[in-house]
Amino acid sequence: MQAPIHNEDIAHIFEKMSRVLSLKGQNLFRVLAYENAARSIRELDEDLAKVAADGKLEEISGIGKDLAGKIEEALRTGHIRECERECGRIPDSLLALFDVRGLGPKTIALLHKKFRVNTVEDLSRVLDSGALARMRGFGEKKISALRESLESWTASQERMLLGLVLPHAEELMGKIRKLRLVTRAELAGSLRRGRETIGDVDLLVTSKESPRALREISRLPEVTRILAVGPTRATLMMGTVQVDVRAVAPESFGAALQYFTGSKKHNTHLRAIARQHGLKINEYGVFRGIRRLGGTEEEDVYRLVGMPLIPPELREDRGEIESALKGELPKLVQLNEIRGELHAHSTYSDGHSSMADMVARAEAMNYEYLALTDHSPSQRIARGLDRTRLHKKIRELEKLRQARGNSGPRLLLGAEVDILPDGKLDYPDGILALFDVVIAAIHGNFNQTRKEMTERLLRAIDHPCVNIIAHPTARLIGKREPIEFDFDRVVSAATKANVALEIDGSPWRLDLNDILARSAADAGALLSITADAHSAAQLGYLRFGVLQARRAWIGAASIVNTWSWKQLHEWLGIRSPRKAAVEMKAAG
DNA sequence: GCCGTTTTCGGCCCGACTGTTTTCAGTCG
Repeated sequence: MQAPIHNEDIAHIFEKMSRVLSLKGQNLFRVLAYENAARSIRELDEDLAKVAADGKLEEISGIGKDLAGKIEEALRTGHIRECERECGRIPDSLLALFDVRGLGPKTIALLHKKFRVNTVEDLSRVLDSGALARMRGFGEKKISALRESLESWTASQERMLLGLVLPHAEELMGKIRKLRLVTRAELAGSLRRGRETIGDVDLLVTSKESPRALREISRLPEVTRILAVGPTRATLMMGTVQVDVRAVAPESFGAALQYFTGSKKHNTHLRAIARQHGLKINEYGVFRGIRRLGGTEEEDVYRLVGMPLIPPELREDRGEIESALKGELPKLVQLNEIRGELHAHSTYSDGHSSMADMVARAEAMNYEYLALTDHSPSQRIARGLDRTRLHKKIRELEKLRQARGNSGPRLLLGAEVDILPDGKLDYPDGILALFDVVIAAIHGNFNQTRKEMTERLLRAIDHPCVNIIAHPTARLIGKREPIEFDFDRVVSAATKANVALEIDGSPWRLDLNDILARSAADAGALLSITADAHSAAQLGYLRFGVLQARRAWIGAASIVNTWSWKQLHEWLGIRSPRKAAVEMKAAG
């Protein structure tokens, strides 16, 4: 039996096909058609197998009769004969060269033909040999540029994490806004939409003297390398991050911001709506015929097609345009609605800041409450707390409480307790009942079966002391795949048990992700947005969780740490009958 | 190869930028 073929497999074949055709110098539009199809498939929410079964392949944009046939062939046989014939023995490692900046089809074809370059290593060898310098069209600059992009290709093989790039991008923005020549500046692109990973930083500015402004921007100390600077555009490097700066006319700023914020799918859909109204939207403005109707502000673009401004986090064409047209956009949670942190570590386990420092920062953030949730004993690597050290922590927390009196955030004794492979918790009930907040989490035995994993989570949710399931899928972006379990069952059990699911704001986790968080919230689940902070500074990670929640269409009501202390206290069931029963039983 | 209130042919992703060029080729977004 042939292994099941998934959307990504087919997208990969089409992408490969597009690159091979371009290497062979084929018609650009045919090349583009394959590239488009690959992107469309990657953005698809449904399984191609299901779409095909429903006979709706050709409804996917960019898929026509021919490609629909090829998809069906792939689903049936696991292969696409024509693509395999066309791609022949061209290795994937050669096609990977397309991702090196400065290399396109012509150069790659030439390198392959003249120097037998098949891999990145081959390219490096040819660059070092000096043989390229003798080729027509290859000067000194081009060769050293290639060498540099080969370096940064290696460095930035992975997309970069939002949480690691956003602060730097904002700092750069701050500097740009202070330049006298610059009148307006905004972040655009996937960074503005709050996507969990980003490919590059898009930045938009206006200035009376754009060419000069762009030159000044490229001389800022944050800029580590200049790739290109022209009168309307600059391509810069900030460390390993590429920054694209575009200067636009003031009257086009809103339209350009809308255009460059994307997503592509959202914009395509929006433009289709505009066409129905006899309007045309592009990056310069909104037009009826040649008459310009607006575009100075982003609101103009949306208003002219009959809808309110759609928050950037929603712009993924996941129903936001329909909602906006009906005037039913959700009211999204905002950072300033967060009243406290429920997942933070101290030096008692694997945190880098003392409890006192954590509290001080939480106070500076105006939090009403802070839970210090160090690890349980089986997390040896994270110095999980055994009974003795736990009691020491409890005594210190009590001292902190007394020293602070009523000032600053309320301090909650918490624990991030391991969910053991069989679903039991990593502390006995007698200890669990001591905590104000228990967050339960999976930290190991990731490759259990889907059934085992589901049971494991259900059993943890069933425990009367558990308040929150931390980072439910346990994924690490780009490093570890999410664990597999019956999500709907777990959500429904958590909802019934009044247990919240976490949106962990740590840049490496962002777990639940936007899609799962939305589906959980739709099912009525409670959520908790946390920083999973391992230092005082990391309490700031919470904002990335908020971005993720906004991408999940979630408002403050279902997020427990937007609640007042009174409401939260009630929910936590501190000294509740349920918990008292556990205490009594444990006492014997 | 896709697409169509411009519908079965003939458009479509073209303008900006760099580098190596004597007037343009290749890449990028």
